[in-house]
Amino acid sequence: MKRSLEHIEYKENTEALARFAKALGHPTRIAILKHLDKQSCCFTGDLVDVFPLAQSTISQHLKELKNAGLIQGELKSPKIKYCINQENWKIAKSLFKEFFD
Amino acid sequence: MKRSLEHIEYKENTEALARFAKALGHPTRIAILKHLDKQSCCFTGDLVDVFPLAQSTISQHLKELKNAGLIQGELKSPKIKYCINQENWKIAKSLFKEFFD
DNA sequence: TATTCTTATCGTAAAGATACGATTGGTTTT
DNA sequence: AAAACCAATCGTATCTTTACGATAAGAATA
Repeated sequence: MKRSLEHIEYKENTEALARFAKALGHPTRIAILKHLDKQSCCFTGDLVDVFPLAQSTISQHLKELKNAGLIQGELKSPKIKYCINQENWKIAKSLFKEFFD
Repeated sequence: MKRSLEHIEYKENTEALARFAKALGHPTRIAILKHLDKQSCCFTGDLVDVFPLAQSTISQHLKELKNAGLIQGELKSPKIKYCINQENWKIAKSLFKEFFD
């Protein structure tokens, strides 16, 4: 991608909202979050059983959701328990709500 | 991208929501929609003046928003007037609302 | 008819996203 | 200590996205 030399300045909420939206921009990640919301929490292995995708692919999607702040992982040896990050979830929720009026 | 041979089946709303989210997944497109919402409608040229991006780049973002169904264009010769697609906007709004509870 | 105005599209380049298998790293169990 | 288990990361291939300038297409104006 040929980038503009100058960094475009958006209003603060604009970039935050776009970041959340981008993380939600893949059906697998939406499905993971729905699953997480229903189960409250779950392990990576559970998702590998649910989706016809390689373990590494699931892991990659989880990483993106984590980077966006929408989920968080907690070591429950030998597994990792993933849950919704409630704090950021609220922020995302309010940003979308505000955006759509 | 090496694709799975099989097409993954998601629930209907999952794909629809991901499609909307993907369209919102860029700060410029969020900013365009905010501008469109405030102004009610606008022309391509207005946006070119507002953002430090090439005309062709703006046009490409508008195309994506149009493909996602979030906006619609109307020929007002010699310009094109873009507005929010209220019908689909409502659908997107309700999908996000339902998703976040 | 020629010119101008406005926007879409084409061609292209660089970066990012998505998928996989294989490997690694850290725990737990044997 | 060895084996087994779970998940992250690495390396790789391919497709998509984002950006630009240049060109084309359409209608209005001179």
